[in-house]
Amino acid sequence: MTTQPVAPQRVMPQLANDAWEQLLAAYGTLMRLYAAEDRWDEVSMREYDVLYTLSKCPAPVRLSELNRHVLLSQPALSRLVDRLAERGLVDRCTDPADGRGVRLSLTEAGRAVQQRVGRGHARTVARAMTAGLTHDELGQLEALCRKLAAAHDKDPT
Amino acid sequence: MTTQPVAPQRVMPQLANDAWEQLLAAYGTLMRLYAAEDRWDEVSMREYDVLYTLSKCPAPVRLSELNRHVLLSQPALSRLVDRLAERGLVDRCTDPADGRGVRLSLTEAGRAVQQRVGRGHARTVARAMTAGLTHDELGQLEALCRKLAAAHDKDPT
DNA sequence: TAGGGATAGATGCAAACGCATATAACTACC
DNA sequence: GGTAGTTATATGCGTTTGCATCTATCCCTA
Repeated sequence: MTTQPVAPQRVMPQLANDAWEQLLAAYGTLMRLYAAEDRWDEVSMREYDVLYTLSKCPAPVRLSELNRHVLLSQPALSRLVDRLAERGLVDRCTDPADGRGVRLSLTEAGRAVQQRVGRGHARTVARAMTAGLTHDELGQLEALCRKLAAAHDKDPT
Repeated sequence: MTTQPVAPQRVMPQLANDAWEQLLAAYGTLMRLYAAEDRWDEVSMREYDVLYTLSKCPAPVRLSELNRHVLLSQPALSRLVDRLAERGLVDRCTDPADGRGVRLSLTEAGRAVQQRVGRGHARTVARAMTAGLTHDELGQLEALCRKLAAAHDKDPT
């Protein structure tokens, strides 16, 4: 008996690595595309990321909480917020309930910048994503990514 | 007549932005997870990325070609390759066919490091991806990401 | 085959990063 | 209620990054 000729089915580990590789490739391709847009004079893409994250927070947030959503080391984020505060885009006040922590929120100017930049950027993102995927596919991609992240963001609430 | 109460169907632009946001979130979550692994003493994650990319190239590649796959500016990649060459992990020789360009390839030591680190990293990736998604879902994710990237990596071959 | 423009990669420099650690404030236990 | 340990953020410092620009080589045309 010879070995059975099996269908070309990848084993899980290989498939998982391939999926990650494609995720990474898509991320890289899109980031380059976004970076190439002539939109980051006022704020860099990372700064915008912070402004955007803050814009979604109904109440002031802690640095550590912000850090959960921004892919930067704690010191790097601390200083990035510094710069944004110096430029009057972010308000940073010490938490009255906990003297160690800070409460971060957008200033009026910060919100204005976020919205102005955000409008254009959102259009670019929409164009880029819809150029490659149909409506249904976008929904699937969103669901898959959400599920993937959720498996690790186990906040024990 | 009042406005029709429609099903809660997101319009394409919003859906596209949501999909991108989740892609970004998944990327961030996984990158953190990988970075947290105790594996990057010999080579940093970015250095590994370069070694891995080179390991997939059957023949020596140009810096500019490598740069297509590594999310770094050209000068940053040039210097990163510098460091890897100085450490004896990458071979860099001027292209005999084009005196401006360089031909990059892994040294024996470089290939060894890539394989050693890669084995462990691949296991981590596999665990992370399969923790959140089933076999079929991994296949879908891969296909969607590939299609998304392909829509922009239009190499006019 | 000489000159003008294009292309590949390297380098100067200031800005931003990560790691380690310092500082300040909270918490818990005795 | 004072001291030990923990947590939230800030700071010192060496490394790495991106932008602008430089150099060297190639290509194309006259």
